[in-house]
Amino acid sequence: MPNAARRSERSRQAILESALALLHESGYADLTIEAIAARAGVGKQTIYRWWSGRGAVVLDALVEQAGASEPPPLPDTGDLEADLRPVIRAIVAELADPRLSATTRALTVEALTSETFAEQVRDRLLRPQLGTIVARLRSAREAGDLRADADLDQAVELLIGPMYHRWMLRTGPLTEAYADGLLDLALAALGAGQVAPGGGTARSIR
Amino acid sequence: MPNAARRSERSRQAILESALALLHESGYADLTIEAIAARAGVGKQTIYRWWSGRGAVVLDALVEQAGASEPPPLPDTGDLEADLRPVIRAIVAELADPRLSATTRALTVEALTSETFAEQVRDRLLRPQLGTIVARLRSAREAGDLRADADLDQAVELLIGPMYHRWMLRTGPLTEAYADGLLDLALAALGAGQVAPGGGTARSIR
DNA sequence: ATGTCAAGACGAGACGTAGCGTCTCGTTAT
DNA sequence: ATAACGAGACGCTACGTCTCGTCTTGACAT
Repeated sequence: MPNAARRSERSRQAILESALALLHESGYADLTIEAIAARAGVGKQTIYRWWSGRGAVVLDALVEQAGASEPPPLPDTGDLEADLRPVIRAIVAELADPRLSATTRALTVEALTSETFAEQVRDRLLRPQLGTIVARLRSAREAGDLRADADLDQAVELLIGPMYHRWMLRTGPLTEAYADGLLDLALAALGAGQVAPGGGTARSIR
Repeated sequence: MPNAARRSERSRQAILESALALLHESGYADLTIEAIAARAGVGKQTIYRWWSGRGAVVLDALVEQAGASEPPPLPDTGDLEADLRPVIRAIVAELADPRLSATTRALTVEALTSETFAEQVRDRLLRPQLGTIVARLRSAREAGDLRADADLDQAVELLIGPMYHRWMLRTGPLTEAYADGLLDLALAALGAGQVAPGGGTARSIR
């Protein structure tokens, strides 16, 4: 049980920076603890003392990077689809770029390997990142643009689940047009843009 | 380049069976080429001669297993949601069970690691398995239960993407209720959007 | 405030282990 | 005959633990 008060801040930062640099340069397969230690000018033990493995290092690095700049809330122009479109496009564009999505690839592999790691990714990275979308959806729901009983977490999942699936299994192109189409579909599911003449939303099929 | 005509069928089957058995017993992390070879009573070279790695072995094993019994087409009662519900429930149930989803976990990790492997999984396993759903959706589209311009591949992705995402990152429970709710949402997105004058069931989001 | 000092984190790297992928061996099957 | 086969040796890489001196830090004494 190491003493956190005596921890070397210099080493900590060097390790996190080296991990991200190596990940972008060589990919997750070549990201080893020994390579991180060598690049950071640090003993292996210093890494093992504070982290459980390479996945934990990468996660910490990304959390720190994200936490440095608090993400601004999405604009609320009253047009939900227009407000979300650039965000969805940006996520799709990031996934389409192998270099940019290297970190996501790494975290996903690790999440599939360890249950507790998946929970860490979810709580420390995914939830904060998607928080701005959830907030915008909430305001839309209050404005009556979404069904009153819409589950916001499930709504976000409906939006990003398909694109992650397409990214992982390469079931189709990750283009701007795809992003727009997916957003359109997801909002249709959530009852957005429905002008109900008589009162209730018109969304019944059978 | 080995001569496929002289290949040992006995060894081939022993390898595929051992791989699946070990995967279910110990998980993907402990699934090594050496363990497969030992269990199958086979030399390591016999595996490397015919497969590129453990991922390829698992994929072949699953393709063979799936190909043994051609999946029957889904029933077409005219009620799309009722016809799809048991399928979606079954997929969710499989993901909820760590033992049953061990193979999916393995394939996903491998797909994230290799582009060509992802394409193999998509073409040889995923597409055939989801084919029955696509067929049922096609018939629904022709019957006017779906938007005439609905993209069927994207429709399937909208259905299974969110549950894979939930499974990987543990963003929520994988229950029957979740399966039903997701199906409801996805069909709302794809629906013709017409008001059922008499007795259409209201779609709840959850 | 400033000096002293033990505790412990540090960089470096040796160590044993596991599994990789390649390479021989005889042996066996075609 | 020939080539795949079972078996396993081989060198390699990275793992995670450990043992060195060295350096830093916080606590205490002056």
